[in-house]
Amino acid sequence: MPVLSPTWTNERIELLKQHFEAGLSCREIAADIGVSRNAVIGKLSRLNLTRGRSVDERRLQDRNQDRNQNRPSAPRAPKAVPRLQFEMLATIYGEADGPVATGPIDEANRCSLMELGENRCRWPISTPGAEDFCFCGNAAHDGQSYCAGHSRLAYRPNSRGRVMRG
DNA sequence: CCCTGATTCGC
DNA sequence: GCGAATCAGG
Repeated sequence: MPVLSPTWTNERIELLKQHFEAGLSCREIAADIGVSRNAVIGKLSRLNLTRGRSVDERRLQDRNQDRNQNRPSAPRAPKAVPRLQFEMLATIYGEADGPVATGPIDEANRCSLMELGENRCRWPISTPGAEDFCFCGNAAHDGQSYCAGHSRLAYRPNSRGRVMRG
């Protein structure tokens, strides 16, 4: 079927149930299937697959169903999709740029401050003051304070401005 | 403040 | 029936 809008097909519902039972949140399910979070919830509700009838108090609204909220007066033009962990999830899910691939940094060369040499990575491990506080200790390029992996982390071209500049 | 869950209403 | 909007809670 080239065209048509197969809203909720059997497979779609299968995935929905699978992910739902898998313990994934509606946001994840929605992102995975490719629909909106409300769509997933709506379908689940329709299928009576709601995860427990939590908050019965929601019933209370039954009496407060006033339409006094006045909604047509709300110019919600910028319907920006919620952002946050979703970005992280999306990043590690598919559009991985590669920062995660930088992960495998040797932590077998950890050493204390005294053991730190001229060409040793000075990336702090753990929290300063902790018993096991130490440094990366990997081979650092000349002039650099960190090894290749940690240098990349230190020079994250992201966020506002540069972090660790100097 | 943001996010998640569930219900209700319009199409 | 589907999905957005809305409400409610953490």
